[in-house]
Amino acid sequence: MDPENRFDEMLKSGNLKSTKHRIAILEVLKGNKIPLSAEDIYIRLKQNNISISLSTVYRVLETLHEKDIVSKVNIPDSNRAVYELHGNEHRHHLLCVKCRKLLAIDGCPLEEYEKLLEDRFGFTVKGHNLEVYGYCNNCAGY
Amino acid sequence: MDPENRFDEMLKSGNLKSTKHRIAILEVLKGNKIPLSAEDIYIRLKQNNISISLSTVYRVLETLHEKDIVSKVNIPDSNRAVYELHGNEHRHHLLCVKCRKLLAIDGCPLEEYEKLLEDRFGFTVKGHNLEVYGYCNNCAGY
DNA sequence: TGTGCAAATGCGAATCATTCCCATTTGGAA
DNA sequence: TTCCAAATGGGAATGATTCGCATTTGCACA
Ligand SMILES: [Zn+2]
Ligand SMILES: [Zn+2]
Ligand SMILES: [Zn+2]
Ligand SMILES: [Zn+2]
Repeated sequence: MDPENRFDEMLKSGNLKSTKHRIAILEVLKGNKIPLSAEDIYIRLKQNNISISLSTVYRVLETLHEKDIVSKVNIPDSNRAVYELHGNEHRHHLLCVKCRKLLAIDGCPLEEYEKLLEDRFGFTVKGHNLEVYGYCNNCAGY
Repeated sequence: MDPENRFDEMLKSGNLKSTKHRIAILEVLKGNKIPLSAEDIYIRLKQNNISISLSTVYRVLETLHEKDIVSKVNIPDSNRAVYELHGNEHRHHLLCVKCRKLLAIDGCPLEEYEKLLEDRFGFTVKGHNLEVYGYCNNCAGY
């Protein structure tokens, strides 16, 4: 199946209309290993001669995030969010506070912990945000 | 030792001048189990007839955070931060997405995990942000 | 294959937490 | 007490994100 059909299906499964903008945004995300900000995506689309409004980029990302098609990553000590297409894989990132590079970590260390919290606090856990920061191996010596 | 002297020491240990605003902010934080936003603190100070500028509240909180005297908690799906006096204790919180209540969790599940990341990625971990969200026991049935 | 309407989009204005600027005040070392 | 770097006040600026509303478009159904 070609990518566009896969995107159509993803959208349909979320009761979302399949529009060229949504497809285009999904394509940009698919072409990047690194999570992108709304503005990053906006710029890339412009470079591909796709006319779109920045508001629409935000709206689409928000919608896709709600439908759990795209994940939203909050960057520590910043008020920016970045987004990535998750292949059903919940994951986290390492942020280098010096060069600001993001490194994806596969897997999640918190599954057991969430169960523990539910038992201990009678809390129904829906999810969590986790970002780890420090120095990458290039920046380790400061 | 009375609280004010303790605060003086905390500030001195961070090479910070001991000012009435800093002390007042530390006192507000000390009087609250729940983390407070800059504006929360600002309002409480006003109620206590303490004249202060909101900018100063932000600056003081930022400074105390840098010196590791106060911890900064990012609220999921919001661009607000809240702050708390940590008694040397690194901790996390459960956020109820319905009533927006925050519940403190003692301890941290990530110590081992950070070591693992250092080994696996050659990354020097400095810290992490973790917030867990879901429904508290009052809101569990939606 | 055309119609209708809810959903999606464009675009500029608005929001809102936070930061910045710069003139004034203040803590505390000497 | 003097003096200066550090801290503060207050208002403007910032910057990411959201909102309002007019216009367009996908797509279910006839
Ligand atoms: Zn780096
Ligand atoms: Zn996780
Ligand atoms: Zn609740
Ligand atoms: Zn922790």
